[in-house]
Amino acid sequence: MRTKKSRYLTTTLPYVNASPHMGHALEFVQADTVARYLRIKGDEVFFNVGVDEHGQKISQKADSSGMSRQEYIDKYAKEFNKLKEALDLSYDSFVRTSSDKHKIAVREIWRICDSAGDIYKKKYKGLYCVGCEAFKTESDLVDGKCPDHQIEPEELEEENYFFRLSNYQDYLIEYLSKEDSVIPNFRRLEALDFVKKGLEDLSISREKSRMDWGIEVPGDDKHVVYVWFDALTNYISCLDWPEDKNGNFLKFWEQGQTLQFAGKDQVRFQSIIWQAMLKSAQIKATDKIFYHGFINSGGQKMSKSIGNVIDPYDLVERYGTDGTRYLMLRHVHPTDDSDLTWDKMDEWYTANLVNGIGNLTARIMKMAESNLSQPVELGVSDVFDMEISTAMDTFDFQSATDKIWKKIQTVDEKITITEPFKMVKTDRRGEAIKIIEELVAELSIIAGMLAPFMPQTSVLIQDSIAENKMPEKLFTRLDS
RNA sequence: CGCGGGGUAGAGGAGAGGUACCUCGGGAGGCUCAUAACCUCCAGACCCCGGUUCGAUUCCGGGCCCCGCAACCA
Repeated sequence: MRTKKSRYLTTTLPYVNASPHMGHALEFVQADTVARYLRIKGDEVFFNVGVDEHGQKISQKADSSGMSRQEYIDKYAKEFNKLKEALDLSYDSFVRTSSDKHKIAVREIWRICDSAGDIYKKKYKGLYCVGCEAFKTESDLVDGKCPDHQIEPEELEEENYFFRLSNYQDYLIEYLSKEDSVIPNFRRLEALDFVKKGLEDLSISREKSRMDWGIEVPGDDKHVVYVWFDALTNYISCLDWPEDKNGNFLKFWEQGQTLQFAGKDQVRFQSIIWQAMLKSAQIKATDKIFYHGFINSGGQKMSKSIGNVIDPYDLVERYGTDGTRYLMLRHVHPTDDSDLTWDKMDEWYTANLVNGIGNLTARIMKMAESNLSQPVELGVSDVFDMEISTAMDTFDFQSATDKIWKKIQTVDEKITITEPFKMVKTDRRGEAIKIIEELVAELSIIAGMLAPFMPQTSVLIQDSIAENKMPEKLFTRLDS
């Protein structure tokens, strides 16, 4: 018997200086699907999502936009939170790094790491790129300019606080040697390689005179906390750490199983820096971090100048909430880069949703509605067999959904072979009714399996079975 | 010699030491419960050169070509 476990899930904090894009949507949908799956399996789940609202880029954009900084971040926080409805996300917490509860957590983890002797002050001189909010080495530059932002960095000297990341090399090697710490495995090996090459201490503050949009460093009002200690700490501030260490924090972080979702470019931040911070603060490491790939379009990165950007809200408008979730889960590789174009997505939508599950539901429920005097009684059963369970445990959303569509095809075949629609008109009507009832039961299992992936569709199918009524079209045909 | 991923039917993708699979597209047939949907059958592919092996598309070495780390991203 499976015991009930507490499970913690979180996505990475998007930096809110632009509207949500496909990468955010992908990460949210993947995490949400796992969260829903675990809940169905009976675990107790805490699922966090949030936004990173500090830093120079945001303050600059806000200042030049005519809005106050608070208005600016409020606007974007709202926009990200709108994804909840658009993608039917089931998160339990939406952290904003500008919130009081978060600020308290940041200052507290700083104090703990400081008293552990891991924070010190040092003069730092270097070439600073405003766009990156980071110091650059000569080798980073192309023609003396930052390749990312096409601007010449300024030479700056400032005194910053540093975190002794170098103290944690041995610890991180041990942590990253655990098979489960990073999914997929090749990212774990990347991280391990990086750590073995040696770690430099990390600049973790900025002088307020130059960058004031952040959380003040404890005991030093001339500095604000730089992104690492600020943003990463959200993973525990959302659990009310440190104010209520014996509540959700104890239950979900210390005693629960923790799982983070992040993009492939986040390995150093999530699996290295954040884990060293946690160790310094004597908090349990993240049990597992899953890294997804990126989405390209037409063989190229999505880029405004190329004009191939696909906006998640446009997807939802065209394919619906569940259609969008379906495309992200079955047709995007969980960990490698994938390529999406409108043409391909149209194909997948029509073939698998309109002609697949949509049509199957219609044909079965039509027969049920016309021939059964009452709804089919269904027992409760665990619909996730070994194959799907294994796929879900390894974040293989494609295999899991393939398995479901295999089942859809099998049921379509069964209808063709057994021909209950024909048999009801003969003297074998009783036999036909039995077959129809079987078909409804199979449809119910399919609906159950779809629940984590396409929650609304799952409910619509179950409802139509409960009412013994053919539903409205689950997926309408595309116009063009 | 910086590191890494990859080249599979017309297109896009999976896979595996021995019958190569899926979606779309093409051809033929079936069915009428269903959203011009569904089912069956057919045609069509593993980049090149070596090696290991009874057997390689899969493993190893070399070559050619794409791509990522490293153009406003997760």
